[in-house]
Amino acid sequence: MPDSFDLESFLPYRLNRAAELISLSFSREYKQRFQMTRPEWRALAALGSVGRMTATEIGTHSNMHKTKVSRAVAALEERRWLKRRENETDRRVEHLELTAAGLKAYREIADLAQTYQASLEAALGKGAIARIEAGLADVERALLAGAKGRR
Amino acid sequence: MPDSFDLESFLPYRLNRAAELISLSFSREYKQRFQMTRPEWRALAALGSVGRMTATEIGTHSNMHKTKVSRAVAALEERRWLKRRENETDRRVEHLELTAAGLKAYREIADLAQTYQASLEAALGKGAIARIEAGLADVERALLAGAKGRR
DNA sequence: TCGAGATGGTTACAAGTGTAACCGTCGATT
DNA sequence: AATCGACGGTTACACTTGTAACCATCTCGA
Repeated sequence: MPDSFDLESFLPYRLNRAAELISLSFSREYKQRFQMTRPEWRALAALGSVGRMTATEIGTHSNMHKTKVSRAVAALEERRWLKRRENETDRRVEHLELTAAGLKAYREIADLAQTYQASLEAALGKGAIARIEAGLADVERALLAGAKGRR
Repeated sequence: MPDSFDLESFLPYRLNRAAELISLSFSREYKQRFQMTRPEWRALAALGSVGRMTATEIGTHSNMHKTKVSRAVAALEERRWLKRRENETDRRVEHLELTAAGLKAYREIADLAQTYQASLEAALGKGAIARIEAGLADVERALLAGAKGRR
């Protein structure tokens, strides 16, 4: 049964495997320490680095489904790491921003993330990560370009 | 608020985003056409390319959790795309193999996958995918090496 | 000014997932 | 042969997720 197809060199599979592995590896670093889910961490990261944002903006920025954002924001609010501020001119919109406690948490985890990435860089050699990210950007560009016609 | 941390260049995030995007893009190709979930497709791919395997082997080969494998196998069996054969010497083990129908389905989807990858190669230029996969392999190697100590 | 449709955001529901506990079998030790 | 731990595989449970429906508000054109 000679089959030239090999899962091992199929890009969607390879990307997923690597992503799962690295996700697991990094989430171990903060899941227990901060009791936070990945969507929450992403929302926190977006708010921490960009500043005040709306839920929709968080969604596009960190590319999460709006229900995920909604739940992550609710969780962060519950923890008093962010507060909502209403928009004067459009009452559908809510501006979100981190509280002092939220900002503090953000800084700690961002630190963790930088250390993590630095250790990866040390292991892989300088520039390797940049090359990978460039490759990923190419893939994303190709996918999004191809999707236009299909929508 | 000067923060040098940027989610956009954080590898776990970048990998996940790319993986989600490509997964979505390819799964559209078969989810509707074959009514199959990703774990089922992975198990099918493993069985189709390797031949007879046990559930545990499928798990390591396509690196899926054993409950995922168990459910995927049950689904494929339900659809009569695979059958179980008992091991003479060890009755815990079940050898799994595709039926004629299963093999046929496998060939069709493998075909789809190859076409998909070819179109990516066409869009990105020859060799780009190989470079990315090499980079991913480096990352995985680094992660697994680092994990040894931590286990 | 009054709709019709678009948009920001939330939520009910169904499906997929991992953890942990479980069953049956095997192998080694006694 | 009896026992104990390891192993292959399944399942109950809780939790996460996306889909679709929903509410409230806004916008634009008749």
